[in-house]
Amino acid sequence: MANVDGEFLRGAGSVAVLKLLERGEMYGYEIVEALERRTDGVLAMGQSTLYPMLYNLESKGFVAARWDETGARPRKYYRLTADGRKKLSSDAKIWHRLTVAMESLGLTSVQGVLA
Amino acid sequence: MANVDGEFLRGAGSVAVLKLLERGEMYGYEIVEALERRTDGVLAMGQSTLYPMLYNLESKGFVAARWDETGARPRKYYRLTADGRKKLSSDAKIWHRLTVAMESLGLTSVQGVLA
DNA sequence: AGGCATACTATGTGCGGCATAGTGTCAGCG
DNA sequence: CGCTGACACTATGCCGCACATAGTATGCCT
Repeated sequence: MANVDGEFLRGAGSVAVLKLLERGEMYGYEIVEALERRTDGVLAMGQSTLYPMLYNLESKGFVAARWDETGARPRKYYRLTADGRKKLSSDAKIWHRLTVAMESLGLTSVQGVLA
Repeated sequence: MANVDGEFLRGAGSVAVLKLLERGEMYGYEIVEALERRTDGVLAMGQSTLYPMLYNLESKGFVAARWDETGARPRKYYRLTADGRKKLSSDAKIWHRLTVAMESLGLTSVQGVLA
């Protein structure tokens, strides 16, 4: 991970990916770039993080893949499965609860971090 | 982990502990209970998670320990070191950036999670 | 023609979270 | 007055994720 640097997104990474796929299918390289762009580099994970994650999500049935050979380069498009949607919904709740818990400890102080 | 169940707090756990220790020294068992109570069970980590974490933080110089034998039971009090404060400050920023990034993906939607 | 961006695959390592297990003490209850 | 359970810490080991590294191959730009 680039900016978040470390252990902070053990689960955060995969939720982010599932969330991206909620809108429609994407291929690996595209996901890496979208995460980088849309989170201002914070969730910029490398390919070496994303691809194994995708394989993992696929093996668990949360995403499904489809090869597209029509374009210039072969691309493997991933989409959310029904189980993936459930997983996303469940994980989003967990994420929310976690942020609430952290806030109750005084973390994520909205100001004071603006250095 | 109890409620947050899974991989969501790779770093979150230790930040939470550091944050607790910011107020003053605490012993292990007390930390477990404080986390459980103050986060409504969300960050309820067991002893098997906390103690190794404390050893880890101690080995890195972020916390320091002191034995107190005066009470009924011997207690090992942990306190934040100067480095620990720096670490906490740094991690809090990272945590904040992470939540911002997740929000920008549409996660932590304040409503819609109230199911 | 060569280098860079694109796009995916493969392999291996380190470490954090956690389960399990074990030690000992103190307090309350019958 | 012995038992049970809450208190408090230590020790060991597994598993899976994040990540580094490396390798393959194609298309585009200059």
